[in-house]
Amino acid sequence: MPTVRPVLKSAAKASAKPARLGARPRVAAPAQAARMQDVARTAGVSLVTVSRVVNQPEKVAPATLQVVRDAIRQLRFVPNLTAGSLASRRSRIIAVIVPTIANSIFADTVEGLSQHLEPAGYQLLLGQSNYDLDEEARLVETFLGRRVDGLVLTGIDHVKSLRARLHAVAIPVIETWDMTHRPIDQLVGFSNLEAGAAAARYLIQKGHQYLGYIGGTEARSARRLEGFRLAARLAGLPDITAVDLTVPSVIRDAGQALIGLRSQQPRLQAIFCANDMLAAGVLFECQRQGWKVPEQLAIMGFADLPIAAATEPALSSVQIFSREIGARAAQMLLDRLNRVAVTDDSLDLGFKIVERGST
Amino acid sequence: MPTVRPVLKSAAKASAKPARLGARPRVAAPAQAARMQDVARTAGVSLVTVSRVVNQPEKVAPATLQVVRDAIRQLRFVPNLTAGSLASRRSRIIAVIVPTIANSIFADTVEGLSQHLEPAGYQLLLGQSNYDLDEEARLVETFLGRRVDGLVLTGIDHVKSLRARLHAVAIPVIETWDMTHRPIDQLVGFSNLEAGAAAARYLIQKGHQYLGYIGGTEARSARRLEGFRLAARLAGLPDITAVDLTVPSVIRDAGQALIGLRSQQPRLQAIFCANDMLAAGVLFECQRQGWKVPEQLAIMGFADLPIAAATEPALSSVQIFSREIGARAAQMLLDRLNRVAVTDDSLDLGFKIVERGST
DNA sequence: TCTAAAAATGAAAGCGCTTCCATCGAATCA
DNA sequence: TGATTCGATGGAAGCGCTTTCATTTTTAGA
Repeated sequence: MPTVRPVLKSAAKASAKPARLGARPRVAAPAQAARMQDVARTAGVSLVTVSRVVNQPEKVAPATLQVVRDAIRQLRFVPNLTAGSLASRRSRIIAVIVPTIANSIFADTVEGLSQHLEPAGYQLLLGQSNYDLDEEARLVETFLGRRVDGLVLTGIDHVKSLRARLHAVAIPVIETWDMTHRPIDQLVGFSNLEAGAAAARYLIQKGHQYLGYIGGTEARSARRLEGFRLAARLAGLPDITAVDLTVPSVIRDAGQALIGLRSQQPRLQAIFCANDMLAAGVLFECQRQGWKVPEQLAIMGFADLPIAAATEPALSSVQIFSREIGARAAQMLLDRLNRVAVTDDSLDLGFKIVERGST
Repeated sequence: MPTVRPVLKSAAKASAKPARLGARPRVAAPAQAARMQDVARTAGVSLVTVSRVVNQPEKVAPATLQVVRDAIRQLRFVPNLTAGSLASRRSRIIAVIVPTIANSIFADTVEGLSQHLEPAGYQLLLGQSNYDLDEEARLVETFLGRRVDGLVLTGIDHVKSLRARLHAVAIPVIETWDMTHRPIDQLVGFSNLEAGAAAARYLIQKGHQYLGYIGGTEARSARRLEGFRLAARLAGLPDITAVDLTVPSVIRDAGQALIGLRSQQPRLQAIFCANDMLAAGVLFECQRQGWKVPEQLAIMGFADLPIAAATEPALSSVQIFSREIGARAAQMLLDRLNRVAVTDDSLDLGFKIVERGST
């Protein structure tokens, strides 16, 4: 039995069913939305022509275009993108998975993505893994069920099966925020290992010997520590004293960590923090303790967040390009989706040591 | 002509078409994903039964369940949610529009939303309005095209037509981050006006008479200033000196603003900032200028971000419940979508004055 | 003016699911 | 024991679009 459908927006359906319990009549009668077929009838053309007006207007005669657009306006027609996705097998949705959105460094990347994807007609489906690789894998499955056109991941560490899984579905995948010689597909980021090493070399060149590190246990932070440690070892310095904070770490944790670090290594001269918030926390603790920065303790942050330039003394930091990562990832995706020839699998945006008063 | 479709995942299609220019063969052959029909055939049941196994397993006999689930695993079947959405007219997608995601206060709300929506099987489509109401309206249209099941908006100020538009489509809409007696649909937030007034009353009670304000021009910030000003006037104090920063404001702007404020009103005793980042910026500027806080200048922030408790002296602030806003908005949406009886249109989560060393 | 090519339009067949309704055998009831 | 109900399953009809491919109308070419 074909569905009896009123010519358009009739109240027939709405009145046929009594209001269901719990569903408050808080809104106007749910008038049926106009479909392409309705527009076609009103404009006196076929459904296909309406579809063309929406998607490839250049293929429609100017006069027809006018008539159809009037009908669209008159009926307040909004194309059903779900139906379009099903028919075309392109969802125009990009999924992005970040450890957490409540951390401005990843938020900047998401903002960069969004700002470049939206104008191109793509929407962002957002997932949070809470720094959990299994959760990440679960999110990927869900997003694949939505048949997303592309996927942006944070980091290069994933559950083992993910690589094969993503190769099988053959959608563009961009990993971000780190470097590897063997990306799943494409990559845009910087080397956390090198960044950590550069921070160490900078502090060593400043004359410091007893170095400390405060950071989270998550993979990228750990890789920075690895680089930091490596460079110190190469320079023949005593081993790094490090404190691991559980993610997500907040600024308050840094004060405690500093105290712990000093008790482990009383000769501590300089501290490298996994991000500027932690560095600021260390700075504030020094102010409380009356330790002079940088004379008694040099502090170096990471990410070059706005706060780094604002404190007194301002925080030296390793500048990275969080928003740019998102912007370039978006561009890579669009290139792939538009079948533009791909030149590079990996894009290293690098980092920059920013020297300020705290070192 | 019916589409010739290989029984399953055959390479027939993949090999039929030559690789298209620009589409690098960077991934394995795009094997066709298994459909419900494929699973049904493998399991020896009908398509409907597979659908039931996926969506309402309790309606399927245990033995059948087992067979079908084996087939699903064997074929690596991932249900196409786009097709499901079209057929069921429920997308299981919730759209959220924030001014910007690169601002931890909204990011917390998004995180709260995500954490409650994901376990319930809903995904988050994220949009950024850049503090622009027209952009917001445009995003709403796009999201309606996706037939989202619900919508979360930031703020209570929208383009004029939005209210009617949303009533017409009859989906649950939650406005957040402010209060009004006339929400579009439902509301969860706090009164920015009251929060501003409370901050003023607190500072006045502390004995300050010459009050200043530093904040953005956006609606909610403006409403806090309005309340701040109102309470000062009621107390018979001299008018508030205010500096409007353009959004998005960063911490560095605060230092400049402070200097400007002091030159306008040399007797300035206390400053209320639109958020804790700005307050921290003011504090750092005071440190640079050698002004004692709170003796020479009291500083009050807003939002009670982690940084407020960390600085030296720590920043007094107005605590709000950003993540909770997201969590409650999610709960409201789920209640509506599950047709649970709705008790309240508006939820006022309030705020709390947090007294610390800076005042 | 006639023909070939190009532009504009339409008919039909799905995309991969869910929903409604019908069917059938087994369990329940009087 | 026959009538009734219930649980389990399947058939068929869409959901609202896009994509071929065929047809008609224009335009260009000679």
